[in-house]
Amino acid sequence: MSHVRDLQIDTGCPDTRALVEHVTSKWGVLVLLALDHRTLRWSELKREIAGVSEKMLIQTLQTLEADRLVRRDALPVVPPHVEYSLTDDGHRAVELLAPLVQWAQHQVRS
Amino acid sequence: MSHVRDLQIDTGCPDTRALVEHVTSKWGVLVLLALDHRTLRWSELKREIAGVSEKMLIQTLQTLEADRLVRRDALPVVPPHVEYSLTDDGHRAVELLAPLVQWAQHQVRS
DNA sequence: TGGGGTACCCACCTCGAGGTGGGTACCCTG
DNA sequence: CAGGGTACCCACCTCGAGGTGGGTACCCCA
Repeated sequence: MSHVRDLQIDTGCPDTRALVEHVTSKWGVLVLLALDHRTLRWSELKREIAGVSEKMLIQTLQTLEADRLVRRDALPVVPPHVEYSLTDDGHRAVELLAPLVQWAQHQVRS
Repeated sequence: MSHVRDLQIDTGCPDTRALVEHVTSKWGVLVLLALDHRTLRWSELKREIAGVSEKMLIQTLQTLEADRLVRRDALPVVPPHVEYSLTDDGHRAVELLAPLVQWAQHQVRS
């Protein structure tokens, strides 16, 4: 029994909702898990995350960057070279997210 | 650094995705948090969770029941009296979900 | 007798998440 | 000099999540 209500959880707040949605979204989870492992370039992410469309990858990265969970480093060279990595907040998000995903994974297998 | 990849997390699995979506969905979170606190009747839930439509409340409860996170007890009386409560799996889900929501809440406030 | 409460079901509609396919500017390689 | 790689942007379209509003069968209370 966690009695979360006592901890003043209010998911009615739209901003909180949005952040939860970003990190638990289909591509958000995959991006966070991929980057938790190591820094990746855009094209590496695209290959790593099978099935993602370019639009959704960009969109996901942009929202996670706006949430300050993902860091974007664009090296001023040509051809373009852009590196994506997790911020400390991003790593923290994965720490909280991973147990939930693992639990869900275990649930469906039984 | 959690190195979740080493823990064989595969969010590509549609069933795992679905379960994660159910528990992190707008109304799913609110239902789980409300029921974590105590058993509630349908009409109590509707009042407790401000802004939820009847359709979404029913739909959310049905999917969470199918996921075996919520238990439905319909007393065979008239007028109908139906009680909803969390299963052990449901409480476990809240245990994992609550820290994520709390973290998100804290993030947006800073 | 009619108005309200209980716990739903069903048809319809909107609107935005997400996919598809094109274009861009620049470079290197064959 | 044509083709491929990099890291995107943009217009269009589909489809389903979620909302709205109706109906149901039964009861109690005024």
